[in-house]
Amino acid sequence: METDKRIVNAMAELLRVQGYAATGIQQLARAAKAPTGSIYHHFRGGKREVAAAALRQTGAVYIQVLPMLLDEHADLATGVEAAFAAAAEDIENTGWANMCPVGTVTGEIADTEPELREVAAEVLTSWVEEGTRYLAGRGLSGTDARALTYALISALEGAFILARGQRSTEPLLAAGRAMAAYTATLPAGASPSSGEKVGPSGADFGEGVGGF
Amino acid sequence: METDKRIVNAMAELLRVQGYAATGIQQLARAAKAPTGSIYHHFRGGKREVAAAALRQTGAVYIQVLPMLLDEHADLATGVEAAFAAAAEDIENTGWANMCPVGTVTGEIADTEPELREVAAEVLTSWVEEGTRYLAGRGLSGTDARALTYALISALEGAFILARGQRSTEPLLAAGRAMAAYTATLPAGASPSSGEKVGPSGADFGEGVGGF
DNA sequence: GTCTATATTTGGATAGAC
DNA sequence: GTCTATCCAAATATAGAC
Repeated sequence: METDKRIVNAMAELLRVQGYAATGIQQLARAAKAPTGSIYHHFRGGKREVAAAALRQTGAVYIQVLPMLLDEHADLATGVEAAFAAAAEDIENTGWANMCPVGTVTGEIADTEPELREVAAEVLTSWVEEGTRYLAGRGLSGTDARALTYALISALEGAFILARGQRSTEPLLAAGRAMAAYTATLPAGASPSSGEKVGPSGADFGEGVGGF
Repeated sequence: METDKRIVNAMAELLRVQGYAATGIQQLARAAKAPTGSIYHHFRGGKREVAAAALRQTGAVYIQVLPMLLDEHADLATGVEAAFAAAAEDIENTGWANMCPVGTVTGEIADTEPELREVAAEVLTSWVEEGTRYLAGRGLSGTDARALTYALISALEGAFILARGQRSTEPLLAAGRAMAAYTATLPAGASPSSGEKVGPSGADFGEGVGGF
């Protein structure tokens, strides 16, 4: 693989495990099997620019996860609960490792790294837009689709933190039940097979991406 | 104030703003107006031990917030939505500053600092127990009370992250609506004035505690 | 107990040979 | 473009005067 790709992938992995501040350039160089000088050759902006690239890449990968999981169930509320249950199983099976760096890094740098915060905001916005589009395709109104998307991402990110902290699937399962109950109260949750598929198909998670 | 209290308060504030890894001992000493030597005199375990003390202190303070907010409304679902709306207003008014360090720090250190992770887990568990006790007092069954508590904390922590990242109250409002709808589906949500009050009264947030 | 000074290591970043 | 060597500032932690 090209050096710059290796650097970005290694950064994404380190961000996932230990966050931004705790990740050093030398550690990154070791993980990417590249000398420190190469990092600054490919990323003039140093650590910050590498982290930004890693966040964008991860965001583009994970944007496909939720639609893919929900597509498997005809009933939307059932799909929501199943998606949280799948996340719970995954996080337990990987030894309570973090699933995705975006939430962790956002919380860490939102008040101290304006440029990275903007990148994180872009990624989150892309998730919301994609989720809203998908849920509208499943029959929800535009406002309901957007509100549900925000609630789903919030509950998922928060439950991930509790689950990792407590080493328990209970937060994810409880959040899933809650979001499923909320989904069931929304009008017109249609089957995914009414008309054509709306979610992106053939999700390809690449090579260096851990989790899920 | 005594030196050790100043150190813990300063650490709590720094954790809230920039997390654990980004917080240095010298920065902490400056913020606490104490020389670095004093920190190691009072906390043999160094940075880690100070952070543990700060997490425990913050946890004890925030355990009173949710019951206090929910007590203001006779209808539980209404109270839930109002609590999220209040959080949204607070975070916007404070310039999107972090409200509470526990979630942020937990995400940051869950895979790398076992001792701090255990402290965070204890704090989260105490929140869950207190929330469950309160909601059971409002008429929910034990299992429903516990599941709702987990879902509420998860949604709140996750929505905080999205709100800070996007500088928007929308995630908190959407999460609040979702959790209110879920709450309304649970049987027997009683009024807080049926019988005596169950929440801790006279919440005192101390002096050096930001947010809320 | 408080505080100064410092030991030691590691941080991000750069210059320049190849 | 790759990689080595290194600069300088900052990190955690300690020793010891007061």
